[in-house]
Amino acid sequence: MVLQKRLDYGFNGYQAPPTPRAARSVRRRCLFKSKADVQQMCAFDLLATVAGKLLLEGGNSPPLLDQVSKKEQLVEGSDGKQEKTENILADEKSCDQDSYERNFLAPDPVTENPNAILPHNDPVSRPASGITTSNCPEKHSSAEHLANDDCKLRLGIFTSVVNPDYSACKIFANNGSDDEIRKHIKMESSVTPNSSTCNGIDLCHPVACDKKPSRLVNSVDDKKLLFCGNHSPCGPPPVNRDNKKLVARDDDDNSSGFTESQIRIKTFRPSPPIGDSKIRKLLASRPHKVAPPVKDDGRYNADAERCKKHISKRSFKRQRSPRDYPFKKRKFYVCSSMSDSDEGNSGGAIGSSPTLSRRVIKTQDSAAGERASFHTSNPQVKLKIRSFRVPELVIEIPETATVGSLKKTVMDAVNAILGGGLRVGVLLQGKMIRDDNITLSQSGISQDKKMDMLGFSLEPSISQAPLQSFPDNRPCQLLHNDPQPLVRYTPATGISRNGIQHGKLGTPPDHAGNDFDNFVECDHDSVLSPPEMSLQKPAAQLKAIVPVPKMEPDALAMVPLKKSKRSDSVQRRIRRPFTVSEVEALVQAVEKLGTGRWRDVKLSAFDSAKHRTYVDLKDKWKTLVHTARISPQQRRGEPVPQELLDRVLATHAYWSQQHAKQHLKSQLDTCLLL
DNA sequence: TTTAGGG
DNA sequence: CCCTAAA
Repeated sequence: MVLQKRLDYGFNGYQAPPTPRAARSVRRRCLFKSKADVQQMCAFDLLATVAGKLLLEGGNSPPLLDQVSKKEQLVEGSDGKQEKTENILADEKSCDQDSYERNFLAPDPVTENPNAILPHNDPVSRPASGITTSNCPEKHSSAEHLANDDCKLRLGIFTSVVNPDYSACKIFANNGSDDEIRKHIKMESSVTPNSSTCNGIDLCHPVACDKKPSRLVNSVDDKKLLFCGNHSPCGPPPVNRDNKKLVARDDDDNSSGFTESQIRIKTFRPSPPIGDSKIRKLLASRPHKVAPPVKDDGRYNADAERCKKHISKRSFKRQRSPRDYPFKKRKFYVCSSMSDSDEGNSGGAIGSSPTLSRRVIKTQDSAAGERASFHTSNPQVKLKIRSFRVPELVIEIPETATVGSLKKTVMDAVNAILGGGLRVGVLLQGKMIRDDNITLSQSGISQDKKMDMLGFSLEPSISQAPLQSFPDNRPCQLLHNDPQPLVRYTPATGISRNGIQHGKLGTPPDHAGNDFDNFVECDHDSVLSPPEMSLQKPAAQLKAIVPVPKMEPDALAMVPLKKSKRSDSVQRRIRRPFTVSEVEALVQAVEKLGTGRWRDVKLSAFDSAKHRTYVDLKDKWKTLVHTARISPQQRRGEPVPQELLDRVLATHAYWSQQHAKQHLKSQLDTCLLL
């Protein structure tokens, strides 16, 4: 059977040491109402693990355990809470009701009752991005506090506002025990004394990370919790609503018993079995939000809904084509800072909501003389990165495999990705900003300008020596000391383009797309940024190569499914309507050369028009023919002289006839030969 | 790379 | 215009 699924991985997860317990803890934050949900997410459990320690983020909060307990309670009574959640969602304009119905299976407990779980007002639980709070507390409104609180739950990047240059995050991958590979991801950040006292920092601290969780875990260990390895701003996994009616439970690795049907995600189209003995699983990367936003204004849900909607629309095939994940669309999700109202309508800009946590980081540029410039000519841009998305993965695993092995497999795949090379891309309004030399303001990123969509994306790194190349003094480093054979990694254009395609490619890159465009969800703080705040490109550089454990024929197999086709750089070309004169030239050329010779037409009539490709000409001709056939009232755009349209029809008819004749002739010839 | 088509 | 499958 084939199992396809998208996996989200909160970048913040990097700081989470992935002990199963931690994962569990995380899960508790993401509740799924249906068993199906849980089952689906099962594979992501490990991811959750990776992301683990989410709760740690709240480590400083004394009532953490209590919170957990409360959460559990919430879980049990989740049904009763759903309504509330829905109401909240209903307020979100951009929330697609339908998609909600279909996908919003797992009300976010936090959303449902934020207060019950997170101490919004608890100063101690301030944002991981303590920087934000600590540096300019007075700047934050209560709303921001909430956001900050949320931040602490998910933030994975800690950057000192004061010493941005220091910040660095590292991911340590340790080959764990048999069944579990534990990835210890730590975020290291140099912070100023003040910021170091922030929760986020503490949480990041290795010690904090390693110990608090267990404690936490113990308290909830035997509780049955809805598995949620994939709760993110993008919401629950794309599960079919029909499947949800169970109580999700993911006690442990032993909680197997998943049958094929159970595992299957309806949303995914079961593809022709690869082999009965194998389960093919596709892990998609969806922002894995370890800790749901604390916002109670419903925005979070709105985002989630959008994501869900997006996801739900996908049809999964055995091997999804890039089309399933149009990069263009996806990249919009990366991040969005536009107003809520705008958000919903921007082509799938479900990315983020301003209400979420903020990761404030500084750019190198602004690092120097920042304070001095503040309030003057060099306003700071504040933004946050909500999460990075993990590349899509395809995993094949025998049905007889244990859940534990499945988890391990997924974990391995994730680790492989994390250990791979990634670089960061910056997108503004969905477009990649490739020029690294222009200033933020030049690129349109400014504090006073409402950044509609500022996003970050992770894309295959060009660098083969990722760990060594941190040209930009990138704050994040991903380390993994578990080199594995490269297997079945199917890089897409992005990688291959960079010549970084290593390892055996066992499967076709069906995701020419950009699943690999893990991106960062970020939010731009529309509020004037405090002096200390600035923008920094959160970067995570990984090897471009994704080492995947080599597998025996029948062994677990995982395939990081796709990479970015053209990374994020793929910008849709600007629309350049044909002018009448161009149409004229086109018609003339086609009259002469005929249809089907677009290259010649191009060379003949548009040789100098660099932006007009033969495909464009072909498309234009197609539309011209269509236009000519419809009534003038139905036509749009710059009117094309009827005379030209007539010629188009005549020419089209003529050449169609010619082609038909040619075809007949060839057929005749064939017959004669036979 | 081109062509042909669907999206 | 984009994206692909085919050629």
